[in-house]
Parts: sequence; structure tokens; C-alpha cells
Amino acid sequence: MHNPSKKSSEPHSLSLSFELFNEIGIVAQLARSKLTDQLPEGLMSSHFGVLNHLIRIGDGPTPMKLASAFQVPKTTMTHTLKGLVANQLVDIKPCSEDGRSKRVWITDAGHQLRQQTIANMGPELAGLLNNIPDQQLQTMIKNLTTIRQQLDANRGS
Amino acid sequence: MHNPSKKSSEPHSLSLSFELFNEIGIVAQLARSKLTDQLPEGLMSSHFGVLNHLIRIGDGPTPMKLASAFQVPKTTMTHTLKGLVANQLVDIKPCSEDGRSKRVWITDAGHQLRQQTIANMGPELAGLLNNIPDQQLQTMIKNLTTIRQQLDANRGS
DNA sequence: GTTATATGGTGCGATATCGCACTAAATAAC
DNA sequence: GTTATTTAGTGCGATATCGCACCATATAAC
Repeated sequence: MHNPSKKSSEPHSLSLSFELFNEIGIVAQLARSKLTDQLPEGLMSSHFGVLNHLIRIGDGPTPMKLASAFQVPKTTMTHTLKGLVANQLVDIKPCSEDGRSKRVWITDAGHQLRQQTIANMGPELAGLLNNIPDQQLQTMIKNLTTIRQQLDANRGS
Repeated sequence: MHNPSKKSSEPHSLSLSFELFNEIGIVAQLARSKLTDQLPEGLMSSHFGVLNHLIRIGDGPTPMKLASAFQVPKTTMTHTLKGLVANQLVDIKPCSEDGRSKRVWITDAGHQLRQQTIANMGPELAGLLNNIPDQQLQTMIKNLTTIRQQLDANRGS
């Protein structure tokens, strides 16, 4: 499968590149489906994504920051946050420094839901990765992060 | 970053597993956004996904096969195919062997659109992967395929 | 055969996502 | 200061996605 004649500085074949993104898309779809099943009625993967982001990156971002992080339109984030507020999983307060902006804070219930979901799904997800050596897992995460950052960088182009 | 004390047969840490799927989800979202921008008005990544699948896997699957492949509800695939038919990118004909089923065939226009889209996006996607050695790319695809197959296997659970 | 069950596909209503237009506030130009 | 431009957020209409109910056909049970 590996082509030893190819130098690492050469571009990858288009088909191979496409195949990678294709696999990424399918796995993401399958994982999203499983995640949605785990969440309480009325909550989607998008809601969980925001909660997870608030814990991972830190509390108090503006809705615009969140929309940018997930690369979704502002209106989509407005709608997602509306659902989170309705379920009392986040609080939204006006930004004292910028009258246009608001800031998003996760509630205790939000924190708890995120913890519970990870506890519920974690073992199953980890099970899927059992056949993958730890080093390869680390490498995958590193490479995916690199790809994400590059995609993030030229999002306007 | 690598933990040499961990045996490969031990389960990965929950946080690491979650981080992997998180990165997969974000990259997929970003790539989907780019793909949608490339497609003509009225077509989404879901439409392209079907066209790509028909070329990759082969012509003539039933809608149910397609829904299963992408792990989306039947109704979603019905809707997606309706859009493809409306744009004359696929043909749907009744299945001669099973009166309940139909079969999906890609048209010349569909084939052409898929080719054109790959030509448009391919270089950009490949560029994102330039920093990744070819062998790591191969390994990523292999592991993602493994994960997908396992997710596919126990989709009912 | 007849009946029960399983499967492929669709219609319909509810929610999610998105593009466009708009308001309010901040920033820049002058 | 006044005006023009940019930016954050929302309302609204259109499409996408999904769960549920339903029909048609195929398969299994008998």
C-alpha cells in the first residue's frame, strides 16, 4: 500500500487526499449519530460540541468566537445557544467591554451533562480504538490538529 | 507526548479517545463547509457524497444501501436522492429483482460534476496534507477505515 | 395456500442549518 | 464632532435532516 518511491515533500495524490477526507467525514457522521443517541431529548451534537468547547478552551467566549471555532454561520450559533439557554446549560450575559457582544458561560448543569455524556460514551469510543497502537493514536490527533489549524487559518479564501 | 509505559493492549484514556473524535468532527465540519462552497447552487456535501460513493463503490446500489453506507435515516437519503434526480445527476430505476427496491445510477453529468469538484478541491486538500509524511497518511486512512467498519458493525447497539 | 413478520421506500411534521436582510454598537475617515 | 465602514447579533424564509407513521413487497411460519 505504501509507495516508497515518493518523497515526503511531494504532494500526495489527489485520490489519496480525497480518500482521507472521505473517511473523516464518514467517521464523523457515525460518531455524531451515536452521540446524538446518547444525549437527552432535544439536544444535538451541536449543543454538546459547545459545552465541550467551553470546558476545553475556557469559559466566557462571545457567540461569534464560538461560531468561528466551529466554522458555522452566526445564525446557526445563535440558534444552538438558544437551545442551550432553554435547557439552562449555559448562561448568556452582555459583554461589559463591547456593547454589541455577549458572553457565554457554562452552568453547573451544563458541566454535569458534559461529564455524564463523556462517561457514557467514553468506554465505547475507547473500545473502537483498542486495535490502534497508542503512538498511532497520538500521531493521528497531532496530524488532525495540524489540518484543522490550516483549515482554520485560510477560512476566508 | 507518547507514554511508553502503556501497553498497546490497554484501553486508551477516555480523554484521548474523546479528543480524537472531537478533532475528527471539527475537521469534517470545516471540510464540509469548503466542499459546499465549491458545489453549484442547490447542492450540498450530502449530494456530492452520494456521487462520490457511486464512483468509488460502484453503480446501481439501492437507496437503502446508500443510507446504510452514510449511516443516515432512510428518509434523509430519499430526500438527498430527490435533489440529485432533480439536477439530473443520477437516475433511479425500479429493481427488477425486488419489487420494493429501486436502484441508483450516476449520469454522465453526475460523473462530470464529481470529476470537476475533485479537480477544483483536490489541490487545496492535498496542500493541507503536505506536512504529513506519506506513511502517516496511509496509516491514518487505515485506522479511520478500521474505526468506521467497527462503528458500522454495531450500529444497532 | 394463509397469515405473520421483516424490509424498502415515501409522506409528513418538527427541528437544524443556512443565506439574506436588518439593527445596534464600535471603529475609521474626514 | 459627523459620516462611513466594520462587526456582533438576530429575525425570517428556504432547505436539510430526522423520527414516526404508513404502504407495498418480500420472506417466514404454519
